[in-house]
Amino acid sequence: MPVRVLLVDDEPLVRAGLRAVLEAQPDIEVAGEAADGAAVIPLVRQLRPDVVAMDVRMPLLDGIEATRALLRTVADPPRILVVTTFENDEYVYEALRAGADGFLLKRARPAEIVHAVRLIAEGESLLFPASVRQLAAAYGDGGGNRAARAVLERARLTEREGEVLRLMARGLSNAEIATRLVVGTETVKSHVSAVLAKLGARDRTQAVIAAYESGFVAPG
Amino acid sequence: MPVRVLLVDDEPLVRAGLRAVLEAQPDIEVAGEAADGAAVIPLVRQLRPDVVAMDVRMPLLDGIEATRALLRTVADPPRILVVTTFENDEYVYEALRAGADGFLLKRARPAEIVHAVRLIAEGESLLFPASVRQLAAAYGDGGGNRAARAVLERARLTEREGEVLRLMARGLSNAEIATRLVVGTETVKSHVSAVLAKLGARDRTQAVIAAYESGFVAPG
DNA sequence: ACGCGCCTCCCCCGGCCGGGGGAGGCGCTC
DNA sequence: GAGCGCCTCCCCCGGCCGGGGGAGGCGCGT
Repeated sequence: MPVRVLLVDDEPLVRAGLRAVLEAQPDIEVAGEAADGAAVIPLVRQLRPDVVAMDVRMPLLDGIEATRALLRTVADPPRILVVTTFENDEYVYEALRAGADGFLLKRARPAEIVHAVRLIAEGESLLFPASVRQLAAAYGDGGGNRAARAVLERARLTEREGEVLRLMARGLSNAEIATRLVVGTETVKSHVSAVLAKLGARDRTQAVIAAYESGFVAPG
Repeated sequence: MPVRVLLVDDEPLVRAGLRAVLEAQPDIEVAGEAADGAAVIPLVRQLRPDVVAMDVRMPLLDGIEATRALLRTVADPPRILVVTTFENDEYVYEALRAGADGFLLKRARPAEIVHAVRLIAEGESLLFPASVRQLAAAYGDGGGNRAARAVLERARLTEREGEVLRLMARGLSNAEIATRLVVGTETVKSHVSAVLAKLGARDRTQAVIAAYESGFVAPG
């Protein structure tokens, strides 16, 4: 049985592009389309798609609100893949916090888009797609600080949050980080929470994975 | 103030080697030596070293028991760096579980040894030293399965445990792993515990770090 | 037939974690 | 001086996590 996808985007061009890319796959099927968030819920009830590919910025009801509404009101809701134009879109993080399962850049290559839909359908989270690493690689002057700084800026991490993430990626607990930075554990918790939110990570393990995958920290 | 180190090894040659390497550093000082685990506790009380570099296999009282005894009986105990000959030494994992802060191979390069002592003294854990990655690199036929398998064998992870570690490294929770593998969460917890023990990791975050650092999983 | 390793599942429990919500101080800019 | 971002700290709380200890089944090799 194929993966059934509902496309939600206010631009017909984008919908057509996604449809063309996805329907070229034998195991993926476009179940329907919607032009704004308000139309999503009834359509989901009617079509029962496996995955909703949803734009963030839309009229009437944006992707964040639509995600929240979906998860709140629909029983056994579909998986939600958030689609965005800008990799720096703060709305994306909000959407992920609202319960979306992954995000995808519109300028991603077709193979990446297909891959993303399959992964999401399988129940994977897709918080750190290839595009993030590409950003780091674009600064690839032998690795080093520039890539890390770029990722840091990309996620809008503050300096302190970057420090905390680095220590998380060394395996330290909140208490140990607090000792190291000579602050209270509550302070560390605040920073950790901010890092999790900005990276779209659910817990510190996912944050550390993001740190490695983005090149913010490197093995070796 | 320099880092003060107590050397514990039954072989005088090893002690001499460690002493030579460490005393070449201006910020490291060898506070004393012991030839077996039984002599450690009184010496620690007397000398109050910052770090104990302790062999695992020793007569009278081995490194594991000596570590346990130290942490149980001495107030404000020193940090413990376990020294071993074989990277496959199961005793090492026992020592780490007993509370040691890191391990080091005797055949490590001097710079690595010095580095290890400094890190331990700073309060870092050192569970996955460079030697582990070197093992992976030794199989460096473009990365891939052989290195991962080598690390897996090195840590004596079973196939199932390797699977679980891979899923942990993708950010899945125990419940999610259970769903994926179609087993109960208790089963997953058992595997996770085994992985943590074998890697000498304290929590899943450290296990994931180990997975990246060893090349068991790779970014990208 | 027995031991052994592995996979599976169970109970109890303490603790760290992460969410929510709030608040004060500091330096900067407008 | 008012706003704003950042860092700092606080409380409450539910939940996942990890430790300890145990147990049964299965295949394998001796």
